[in-house]
Amino acid sequence: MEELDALLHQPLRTQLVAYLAAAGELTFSDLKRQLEVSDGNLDAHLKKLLAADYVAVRKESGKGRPQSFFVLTPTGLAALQTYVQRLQKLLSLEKPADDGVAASLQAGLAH
Amino acid sequence: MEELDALLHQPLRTQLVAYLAAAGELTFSDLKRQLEVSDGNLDAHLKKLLAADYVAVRKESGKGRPQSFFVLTPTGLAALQTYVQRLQKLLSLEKPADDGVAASLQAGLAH
DNA sequence: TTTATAACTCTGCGTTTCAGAGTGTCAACC
DNA sequence: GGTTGACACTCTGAAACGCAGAGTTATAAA
Repeated sequence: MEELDALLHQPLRTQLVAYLAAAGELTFSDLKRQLEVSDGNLDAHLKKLLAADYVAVRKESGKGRPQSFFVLTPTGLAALQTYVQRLQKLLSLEKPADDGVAASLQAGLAH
Repeated sequence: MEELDALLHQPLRTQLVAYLAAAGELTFSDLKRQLEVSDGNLDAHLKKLLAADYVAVRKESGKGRPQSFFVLTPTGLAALQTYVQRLQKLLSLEKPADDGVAASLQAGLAH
């Protein structure tokens, strides 16, 4: 069984990583606003992604308020690519043929 | 923010529901074999899906060993459809254009 | 200098996830 | 026809997770 990366397959983290992949670099506050989560919660999820080397931080201080900029690492990007591929395969998103879930979904809509 | 259904966005349950959508009806043992999980774990996840009315059971006993057949309910199917749509939107699976995650993923692959 | 606000970080509690032990049912063998 | 074994679940408790809010530091405004 091809498993889905548990680190990525979690509501908040999937969105977080998707935003990072799309935006390139975001601050703690950017993410907080986008995801609409509490500080503590966001911090906890970022820590996990940092620990796994899926994202990296660049901290700026001195001029203006201290800020942390978060980016996807090559490791994180690779993990996301694998994750998306497995999702596509599992949910048959790439081909709505007769044998996939997509077909069943369409059949369901037909009711 | 459009949230991802926490009930569906969990490694085991996403796969479980995807299999049900594809197969139509599966027994406890079918699922156990497919997902490679312990009995207790599978039972717990099925209970959640039952409680949410995402799946339904049909129990057979008398002839042969007692068996439970699990199916997606209309509610579960609808939830899965919504879930897949949001995933597609979030990960831009439907259009690998310049502005989505898919574009970043391709850029990442180009290294 | 006090007040306010942004940017984090830490703590602790409720929930979730999980494996393994337990229960019940049937089939096969002796 | 009793015993053994295997399948089909179900229950229990512990570990990990997810979360909100309190706490901390740093800057800006009044």
